[in-house]
Amino acid sequence: MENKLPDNGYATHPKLRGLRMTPQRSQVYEILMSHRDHPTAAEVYERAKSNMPGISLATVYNCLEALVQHGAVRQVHFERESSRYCPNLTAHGHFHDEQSGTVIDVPLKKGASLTDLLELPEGVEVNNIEITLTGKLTN
Amino acid sequence: MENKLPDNGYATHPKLRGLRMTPQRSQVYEILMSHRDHPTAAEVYERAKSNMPGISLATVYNCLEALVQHGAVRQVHFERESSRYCPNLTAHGHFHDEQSGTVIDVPLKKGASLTDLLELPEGVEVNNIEITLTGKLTN
DNA sequence: GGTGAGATTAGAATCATTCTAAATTTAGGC
DNA sequence: GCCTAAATTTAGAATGATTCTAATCTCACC
Repeated sequence: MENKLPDNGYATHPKLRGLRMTPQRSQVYEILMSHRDHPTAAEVYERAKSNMPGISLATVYNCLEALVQHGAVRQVHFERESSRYCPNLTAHGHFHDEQSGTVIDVPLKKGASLTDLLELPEGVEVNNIEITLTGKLTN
Repeated sequence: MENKLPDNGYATHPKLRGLRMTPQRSQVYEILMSHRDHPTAAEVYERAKSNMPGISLATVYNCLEALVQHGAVRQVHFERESSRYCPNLTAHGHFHDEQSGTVIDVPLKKGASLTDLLELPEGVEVNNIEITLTGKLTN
């Protein structure tokens, strides 16, 4: 139950972010941290069941929501497909291969910042940014 | 039935993009061009019915899909909410106010290009980019 | 003026997610 | 350690956007 704080862009432990831990939340969090492949809620559920057979899909949804709310994990979206979950908290985008469904993190170049790029309108307070690339893998 | 090509980032007429026109497709297209407020399919449907009472929701979905497929219009997504439709074809992002649902186009700064910013992995062919900002309007 | 491909339509089906209400667990105060 | 209130978990029902289905219609072309 890692309590070290990896200072590499990944999440600090949810408990340290003020989230009350439960076995289910730990389980869901561990799954996201260990597989970092942007699973959907249903995929997290499948994985969770092997260690914790009684867990319910509703709970997986609840846990994921709590983790997102506490900023331990990010939710990413492609079109209107199932939400996916990503523990990489650095600013980055996502590439989505339309054939295979594979998701790849797309880092920003060193020193680059999105706000340099965007002509933000007045009176706008931005909480979250998603950069989503879709296309195909060519190799 | 505008056949002029506004060279201002908005769509050329779908017919000019090789899409066979029908009264329903024209209607849907006109609605998007005249209101540029990023309506959902259901909203387009509501608007369409006043001019064309017999049009069906399924047809609105079909028409929107055809317009998107032919590149006359773009589909934009916020979380997993209903898709919205945008006839602005220039590179730009969208700000979404979580309270009111208002959507605002966010242009890129002059000369800026997203690919300058992103560390694109090898073997990736990008067809589409979405930049999505969420937050709140403060005025 | 017939015909075939493509469009439209109403309604059913799908599917991710959220809701509901009951049961369980938890943290803190005693 | 035990009690209570609040939070969490759970199964299953409900929701809601979208897609599918199968029948009908339209229209360009012969």
